[in-house]
Amino acid sequence: MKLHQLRYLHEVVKQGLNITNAAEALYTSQPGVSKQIQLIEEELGLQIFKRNGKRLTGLTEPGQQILNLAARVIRDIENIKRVGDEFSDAEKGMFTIATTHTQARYKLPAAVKAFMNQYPQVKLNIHQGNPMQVAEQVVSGEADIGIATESISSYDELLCLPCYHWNRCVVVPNDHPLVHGGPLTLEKLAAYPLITYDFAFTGGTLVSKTFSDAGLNPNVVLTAIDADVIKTYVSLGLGVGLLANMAYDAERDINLTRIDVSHLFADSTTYLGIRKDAFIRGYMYGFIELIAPHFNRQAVNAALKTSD
Amino acid sequence: MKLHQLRYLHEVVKQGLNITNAAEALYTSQPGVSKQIQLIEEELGLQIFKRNGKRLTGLTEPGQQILNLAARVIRDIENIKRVGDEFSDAEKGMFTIATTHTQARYKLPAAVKAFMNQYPQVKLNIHQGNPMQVAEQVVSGEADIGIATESISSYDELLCLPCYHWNRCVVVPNDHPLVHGGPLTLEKLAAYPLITYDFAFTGGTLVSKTFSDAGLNPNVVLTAIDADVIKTYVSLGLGVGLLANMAYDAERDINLTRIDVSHLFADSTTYLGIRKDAFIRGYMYGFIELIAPHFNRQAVNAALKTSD
DNA sequence: CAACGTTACGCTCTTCGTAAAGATG
DNA sequence: CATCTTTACGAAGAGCGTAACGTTG
Repeated sequence: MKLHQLRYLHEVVKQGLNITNAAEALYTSQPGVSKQIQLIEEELGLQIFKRNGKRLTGLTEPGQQILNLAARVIRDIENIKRVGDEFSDAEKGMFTIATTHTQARYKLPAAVKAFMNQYPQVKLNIHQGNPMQVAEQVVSGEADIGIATESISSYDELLCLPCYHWNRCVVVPNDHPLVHGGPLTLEKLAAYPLITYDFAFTGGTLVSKTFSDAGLNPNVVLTAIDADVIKTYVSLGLGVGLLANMAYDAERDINLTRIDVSHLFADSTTYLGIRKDAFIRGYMYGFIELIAPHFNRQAVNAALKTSD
Repeated sequence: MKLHQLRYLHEVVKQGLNITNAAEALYTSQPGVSKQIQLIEEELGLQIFKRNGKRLTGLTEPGQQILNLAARVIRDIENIKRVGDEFSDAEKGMFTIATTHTQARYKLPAAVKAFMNQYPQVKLNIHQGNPMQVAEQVVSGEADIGIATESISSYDELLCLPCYHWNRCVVVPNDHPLVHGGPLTLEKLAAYPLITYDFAFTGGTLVSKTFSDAGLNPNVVLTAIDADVIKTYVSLGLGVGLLANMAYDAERDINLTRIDVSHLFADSTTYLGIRKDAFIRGYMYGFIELIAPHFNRQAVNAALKTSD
């Protein structure tokens, strides 16, 4: 069995069972990929892929298990290379953060700036996505760490460290009736068309639960993953915006009025997620400490230790 | 990076940093091993081994970490092969149990016999050792499961399933004063020379703790890992035997008298240990259920699930 | 017939084993 | 000087790419 074969398998699945695309992604020829897959199936004495004639149509049951193991092997090989990089030049490397728009735009910039000063030789990548995508990028190893709220803690490949608490605010145009409408309640809020994050009402998230516990069914007219998009549509008078407190910028958003709603919703916690079995480079510890000062290197390692 | 290289590294370390022996164990030439080690060190850009001139004298810090990862990769490759075996012929394979003498000799035979009837095509191996060796064989993958008492539960790579409870007895020659000396106490026991398991007094085991809690310092004159050895020396009048209840065979040991001491020591639990990340073949589930009927396949999987 | 997977074949690069030389204690 | 590691070199083998062929929808 060769490492190459496992990589090929992995890529074929990643490319939706398309050998041609996988070969392209791997910068190699497609007959080569085809051949190696046949070879490993022959060596293991079973079919990994379900086939309809020559087309791949799915994974067999053992194939699925083999793929999970192959993925771990590939990650470990990656980890070995990182150990090499870390010790040959600790200050140099790549670092990919997966996060949501709100974090990337309003919470991370300070940490990112400090990080880039501290580690000028590290190439930093920020991947943006909804919380589920963030979690999956970290699980798959596409991103080194993920920063998002709540939902990432359900993956048990990930170690989740609480970073900070936050709550929400409502933003409305300055001439909106809510501006002078007295203390805000859930009932009042539910009476207006709402514009908020597109994942706020998927699954049992805190916002949707708060409304439904109060027997309310808010009228969400528009959703986006992007706080700036939400604010734009609020400015146009299309509805009332409900977003993270940190996403309101008093200087920039002068055409909008912010109304705190901490009393209506429980605090949320933003978590930092990292694969339990990943090799953590020195600068990654550095970044973690920048955004969550209570997690220094020792604290992270301790959390990793107890999570097994 | 090649799988072969990781295997070479692993074997060199296993052979005590001796390339020559490693090459022999791998059925290949020693220059080949030497070369591949150089190549991987070059690829990673660091030294894995500390060297004194040409001799290997130890692992560097990154080398140690690389070796841990390499070991996991090797185990995962092994797991992949097992998935193949399981699905191509579920009834056929190898199965290695690491256990202590007492378990192997007095507790497992019934399960082993039933297992061999049920899976005649499985090659069964029993490795014997003290509890620590048992645990380490399972951790390293040399054995598939380990069966021993207490001490194996401290390795966090292992999932430990409680199998059964047991207690101890004292055995003495038939004409020994303790036979008609009324109810046995710790004090009386401590007054005689003791012969028992050689790990019973290492670390904080239950037996040593029981004595020390009572302020007693028993006189252990001889220890062995083998219950039969203990009984032999007891027969010779060299001391009083303290061993597992199950190790006394009423029919065979007619020259010895058994005195129950369940009232002096708390029950011990025998655990079955298995690597959390191992692929478990169908017949392994079968064996587990034979020695611990409360752990059927689902129960084992459930325990694995919650242990992450 | 367009997209995709497999077979065939020649080329290149890698790996392996033998033989010999260089270090170490 | 016995043991161990590295260097050198020729032979065997594995993987890759191009081209051609067979299938699927």
